[in-house]
Amino acid sequence: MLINYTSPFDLQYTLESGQSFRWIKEYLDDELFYQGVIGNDIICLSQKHNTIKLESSSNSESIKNHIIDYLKLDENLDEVYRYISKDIYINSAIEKYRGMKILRQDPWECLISFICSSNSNIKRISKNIEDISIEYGNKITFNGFERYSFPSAKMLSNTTEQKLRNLGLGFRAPYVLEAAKIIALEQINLKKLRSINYEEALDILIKIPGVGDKVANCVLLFSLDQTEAFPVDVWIQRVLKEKYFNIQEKTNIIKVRMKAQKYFRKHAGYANQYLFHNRRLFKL
DNA sequence: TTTAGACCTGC
DNA sequence: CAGGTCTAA
Repeated sequence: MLINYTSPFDLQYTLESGQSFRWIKEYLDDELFYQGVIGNDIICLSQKHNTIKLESSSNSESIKNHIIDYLKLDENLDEVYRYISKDIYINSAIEKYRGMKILRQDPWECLISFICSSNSNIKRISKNIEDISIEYGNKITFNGFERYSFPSAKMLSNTTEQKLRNLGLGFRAPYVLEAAKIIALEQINLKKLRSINYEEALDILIKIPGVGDKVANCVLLFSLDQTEAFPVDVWIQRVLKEKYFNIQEKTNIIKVRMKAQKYFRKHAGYANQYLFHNRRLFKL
């Protein structure tokens, strides 16, 4: 199945920008594609000549719409670029990584992923999420690939801290379990956070154990349509300190975040993603 | 209100 | 040390 788009889009930059953790890079006859799990389906994506090729375990029109939604192909990225093009540094990052998008992920999976991200690294986070899926999700097979769906909150809430520790989650295990219980009991409805304002949504998320300002902003940005969300991690702090603001060593990250949000405003999240990516790859 | 330290695990 | 959070002081 093919999907066309008009707004700038780069599959590789998007799927390798550290916002999602279940895509596996594959090659077939020297051609690059990505294999991942969305909902209960294995999805294979590749990009060529302004077209995205989609293959999946259940080949329906609804999967196509799901992918269009996930990749936000209807979003006008050029408009976002115009909005955040405020200085040469961000402009250079935009030029380099043109087409890198912010995804619209499932908020529940996104929440657990970023709870797992604290004091960790992409490789390990990916392993944690995959292991959780293998242990508690459903098996899916497609074209010789074998993957597992990400379990529901209800499913995950029935496990124990010890079992999660055995999976290698470390000190994040109790956070994941508590978060699962909160979501399973519907004490928080994550998708509802899409329709309320940013500060309100942030206040709600931050109450979940293991979720601080950084993790909450990641979930808001990568799954809850909160375009002004601005996750402040070590890399972003470095960029902002080097190129933007006079930040002291121990400036509260909430103050740092608010400075950046005041500067980039409505699409601060996109600015964050480009600055982060640029600075992180520069280090490698 | 602000600030060190601890916290699992693996490269 | 690694894309933080929690807790005690």
